[in-house]
Amino acid sequence: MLHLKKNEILSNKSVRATENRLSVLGAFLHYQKPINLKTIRDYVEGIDRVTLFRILSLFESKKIIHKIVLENGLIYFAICNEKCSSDFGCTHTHVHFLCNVCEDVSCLEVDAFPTVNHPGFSFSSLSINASGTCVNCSE
Amino acid sequence: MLHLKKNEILSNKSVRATENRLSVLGAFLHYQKPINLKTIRDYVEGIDRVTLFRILSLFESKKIIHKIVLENGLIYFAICNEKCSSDFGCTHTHVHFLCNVCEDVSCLEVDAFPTVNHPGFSFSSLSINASGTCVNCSE
DNA sequence: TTAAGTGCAAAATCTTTGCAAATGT
DNA sequence: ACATTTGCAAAGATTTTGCACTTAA
Repeated sequence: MLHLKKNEILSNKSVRATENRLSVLGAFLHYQKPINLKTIRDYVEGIDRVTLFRILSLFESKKIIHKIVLENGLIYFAICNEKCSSDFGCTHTHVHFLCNVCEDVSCLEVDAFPTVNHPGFSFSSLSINASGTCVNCSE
Repeated sequence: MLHLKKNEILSNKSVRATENRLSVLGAFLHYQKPINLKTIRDYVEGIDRVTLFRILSLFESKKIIHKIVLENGLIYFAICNEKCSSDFGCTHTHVHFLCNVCEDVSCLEVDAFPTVNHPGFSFSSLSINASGTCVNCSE
């Protein structure tokens, strides 16, 4: 049951389950892809701006969700999976892709995540953003 | 002579040379690396906020500079080089790197720029941001 | 001269802070 | 009961818009 699942997600991260938090979490479970603030607000409808900011920032700090900054500066949020706790953070294993046609954002899992080396530099995070045409819009 | 060079850069892009524009361009030539709005404002000193926004947005549209959005959402600007006009835009051939120690941002040219493929998706831009410790701060 | 560029004032956004009232455990 | 969470008001910060004045070609 979905309601139970949401409660579990929160309690696993020691976050108290309130109506608002369950509702915000619901947006992520519903869309199953990165969503922006507007999408969340439209989905939850009725939650105060400030409260929403606070919930998102809490979720982020608890690693329930992670923030995605696209090439163009737009901000999206996505729910974390098991891999998000790895050394390189939530961007370690997937590419964030913005479709220029339908404007959907998706996480592409890639088999061989590219590595970059540069003499003298040590990397602690690496994130790859791309844009183009997604599978639904290319014909 | 530097002043001549600046004028050339603008005229090559059909941008009228004004004192303000030359001054903003001067910031980029002076630093020779990605800089943020504050750095530019401190360098030019005295230019109206709004005018600066307009100049940056003009430079961007004329491909004199390009905007860099870091993983954390902070925005930097860098002067374009010849490669910036390639198909994949200004991010095609280098990685934007933020040093967590000195907070400098640099463009790393990498021999083999990673490629990413995903069935059904076609890529028109790809940008890679990284952070860690730069060559000056690693001992 | 006259089209483009600039500065100022003010609007529009977006995000944060403080605090009293409401809610979850 | 009591700490936590929430909503409201308002402060801050950032970016954009409109318009009259100034400047470059």
